[in-house]
Amino acid sequence: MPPAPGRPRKASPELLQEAAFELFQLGGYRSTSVEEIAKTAGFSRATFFNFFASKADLYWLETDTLIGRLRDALEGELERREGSAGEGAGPARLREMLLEFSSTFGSADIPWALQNFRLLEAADDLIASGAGRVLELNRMFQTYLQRSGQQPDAVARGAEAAVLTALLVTAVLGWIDAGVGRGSFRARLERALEPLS
Amino acid sequence: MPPAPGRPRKASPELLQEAAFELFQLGGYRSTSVEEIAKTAGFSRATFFNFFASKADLYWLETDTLIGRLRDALEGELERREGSAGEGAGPARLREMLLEFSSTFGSADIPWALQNFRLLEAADDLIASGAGRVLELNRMFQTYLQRSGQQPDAVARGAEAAVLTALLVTAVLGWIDAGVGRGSFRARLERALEPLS
DNA sequence: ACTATTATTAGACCCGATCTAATAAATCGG
DNA sequence: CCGATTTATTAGATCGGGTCTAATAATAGT
Repeated sequence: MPPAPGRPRKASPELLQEAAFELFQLGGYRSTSVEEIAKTAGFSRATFFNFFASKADLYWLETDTLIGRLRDALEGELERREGSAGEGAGPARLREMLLEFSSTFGSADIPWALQNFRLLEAADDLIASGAGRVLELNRMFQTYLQRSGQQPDAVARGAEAAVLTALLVTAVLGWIDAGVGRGSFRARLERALEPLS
Repeated sequence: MPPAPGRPRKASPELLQEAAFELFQLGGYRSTSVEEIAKTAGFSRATFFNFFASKADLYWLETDTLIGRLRDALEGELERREGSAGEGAGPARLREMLLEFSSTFGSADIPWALQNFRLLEAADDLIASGAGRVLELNRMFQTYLQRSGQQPDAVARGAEAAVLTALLVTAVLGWIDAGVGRGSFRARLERALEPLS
């Protein structure tokens, strides 16, 4: 890659996040202003918004990449299935994929945001943005079920996706809450999904 | 009630809400400011915040009373049960109570907020506050299950509550989306809860 | 009339978010 | 080495939601 023209970047999401998490731990999410974060990282408020659309987006940075990985896995599966039509997809396969994905998720991979979720005051914009992520998961599942072709009933699809989302989210939060000594996340999720099979 | 001392009220939640919904329908939730709402109703911005803690709270006014009624029903049941110890409560009874409650809920009772939910731009604070309501439902169900004594396993309780919440919310939204010609809400909810029994 | 009480209000403040225009730091072509 | 171009950073204005304080208005009781 030839060197790009224009002024080179000095700021980065990582630098801003580092400063932010430090400040969050001291004073909490709410009382840490974007101004403070930017200044601590050595930049201006305006630069912050060049990297993040909102204060909450910074908070969810790692969580979003995790969600992105899951999305890729699901979409990859669907495309792979395009060739060999109509194999066993549908709800059962979706749950199976979630379990596979959960194997790659260990205690060391918990996003800071989720790790410290309960400690933070439930700020409005955090609830909003967190809810947005949950809805995104729900949409992903619904899309998968729809595109996978099985289950023509849209209502049943919606219910299936909603239940799966709810169980996944409570499993994640419960698992994190369990602290050290929690077993593998896969085991936890298996137990949570038990009643569905 | 003897007449209370002090300056009598002229403003009311209803007056403010009336003005607000009119403006929402014209320009949408986002681009209607609290200032506009208050002035249209004939009051000042400051008065608005004497009645509502946030712009979103006005939006959910009727929905909140609905949730309140459900809470009362659940708590009433628990207290009634105090006397005759250990009858059949638990998950099955909770689902039954939801169905009973749903019988009292007809097309005419849909809160404006829910009726127009899909039409409104998904404003951040609306998502946040909506999510807050969903979490409240979840908490209510969890509390009921806990206090009802059955099911000693906290994890299973959490899962049960989450699934119930998810199914209830998707049932409500789906039912509203179905438009005129949707059957009774009770029928819809029965169908949604079917897989659980 | 005076006091206590409550409702309404103006106005300041903070913060998140959006936008525009200015400036800084680099590459590239001469 | 110089200017044009490109991109990053920034200052600063503006808006709206939310909080707060202090002032004023309208009632009841004495």
